[in-house]
Amino acid sequence: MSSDTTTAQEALTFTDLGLSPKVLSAVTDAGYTKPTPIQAGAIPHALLGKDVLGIAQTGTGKTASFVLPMLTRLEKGRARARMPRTLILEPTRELAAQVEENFIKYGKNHKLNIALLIGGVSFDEQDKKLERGADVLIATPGRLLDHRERGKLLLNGVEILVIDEADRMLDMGFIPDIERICEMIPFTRQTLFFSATMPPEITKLTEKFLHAPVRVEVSKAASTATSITQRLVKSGRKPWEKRETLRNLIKAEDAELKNAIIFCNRKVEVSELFRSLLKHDFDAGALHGDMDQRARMQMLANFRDGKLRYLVASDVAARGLDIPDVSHVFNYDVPIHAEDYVHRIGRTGRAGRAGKSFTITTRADTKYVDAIERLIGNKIEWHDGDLSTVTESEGEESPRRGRGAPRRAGRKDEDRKDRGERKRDRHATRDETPDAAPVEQPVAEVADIAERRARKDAIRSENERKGPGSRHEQRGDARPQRDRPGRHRQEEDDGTVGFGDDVPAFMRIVAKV
DNA sequence: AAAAAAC
Repeated sequence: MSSDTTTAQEALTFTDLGLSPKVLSAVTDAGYTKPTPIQAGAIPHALLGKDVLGIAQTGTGKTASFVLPMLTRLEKGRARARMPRTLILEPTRELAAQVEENFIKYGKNHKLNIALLIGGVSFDEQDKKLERGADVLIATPGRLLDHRERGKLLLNGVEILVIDEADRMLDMGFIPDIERICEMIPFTRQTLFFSATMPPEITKLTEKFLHAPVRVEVSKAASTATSITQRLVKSGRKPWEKRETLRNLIKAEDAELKNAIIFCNRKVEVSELFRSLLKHDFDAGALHGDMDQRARMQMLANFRDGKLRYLVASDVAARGLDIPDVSHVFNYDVPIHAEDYVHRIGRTGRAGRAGKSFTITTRADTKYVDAIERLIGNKIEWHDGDLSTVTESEGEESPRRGRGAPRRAGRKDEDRKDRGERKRDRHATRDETPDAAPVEQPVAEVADIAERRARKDAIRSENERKGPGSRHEQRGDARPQRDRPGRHRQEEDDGTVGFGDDVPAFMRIVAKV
């Protein structure tokens, strides 16, 4: 009986949804014939001008579920100067850029003006596009409001408003901005609203800003795609030990490893690990929010194009980014919030492909690992090979310590748990680390110039922030305290979390009831 | 113990 729905959905093709011929032809050219559940559920309503509340994780085909009907509806009418016809809000710059790419791909038969309003780049070009009249405006909230305050932007011509990744916006403290923006747009508009989870703050927002929305919900499963092999890897807790563990792990996986994202919890760690990997001749790039925007884009593009094999990243890359075919995810740090784990490893094992994830774990991480296992409802197996002891027992790459020379040389392994270890941790400053490479460090052989430049950019932009009074410190304290109630509540929620960007196999079978 | 976003 429930299989009715399944077969009905699976039989559905894009031609059944009411999209225009121009859009359909672009979809066909892109190689798609069958809509995903969220697309099948949302597109017909969106085409009728109804408000849609889409509850769907990244990776369910969500973006196309608003891009395609919007393109169809935009075929009538024209944009006027400084008065965009549609507006899409995204939480991060990369996601905004990704949505723009979707509009370009599916809008190739349309002559639409698309403007991307994100921070970190100059206003000039954005201003020009607004002046020319934008059919589609894709923005992060901060830069959008900035443009508006400068009087370059009128929002009262917006016919369709899309709010994407609403729960993440909540998490990032964007909700007040979102409310302000919603209030600037005429209530006659159509609103398409997407969120992976529905915490109370988000429900309140939808009650306030949506009119009789059609609710389309894709899946409630709080699980990780089964095509991902997950392993925990023991490591010493000192940075140089973790780096060594990671290198050994990468080498051990070499045969199967096509490319990998390596997640760190903090931006400084991203920088350090990135430089360390370059020093060890790994073909690596870096991505985090304090890098300048050009370097961010370039790194991502190079990784996507296969010019970089490794991407060291903060959680800016954990959700939503569409990087097809990542074979490995390494968690250099165990994520502090369990749901981030699911997002991170969801970068691999997509579209039914096999993927592997390894999480480097130290003694201090146990409770976070426990929380992750509770969330995914599974124990994660330990990796077979014992990579963690190599360094400690052989001591070959241990840092030279100034005083107290080779404290542990000749000592028995059983000593490992003694107090000396803890004390040593505190002394392990960055200077001691053997491979925190200086910035001028010659870069490993690089295939092409673009890549070389991206790396330089990244190093430079990292470097600009180095030294005393670095931006990390300044920002941390200077920023106004933002309440983010979403975080705490979400943990004890139903635990609904996201997957990769392609639809995992088990989600193609429509979630019902 | 973090990260993300406007200048």
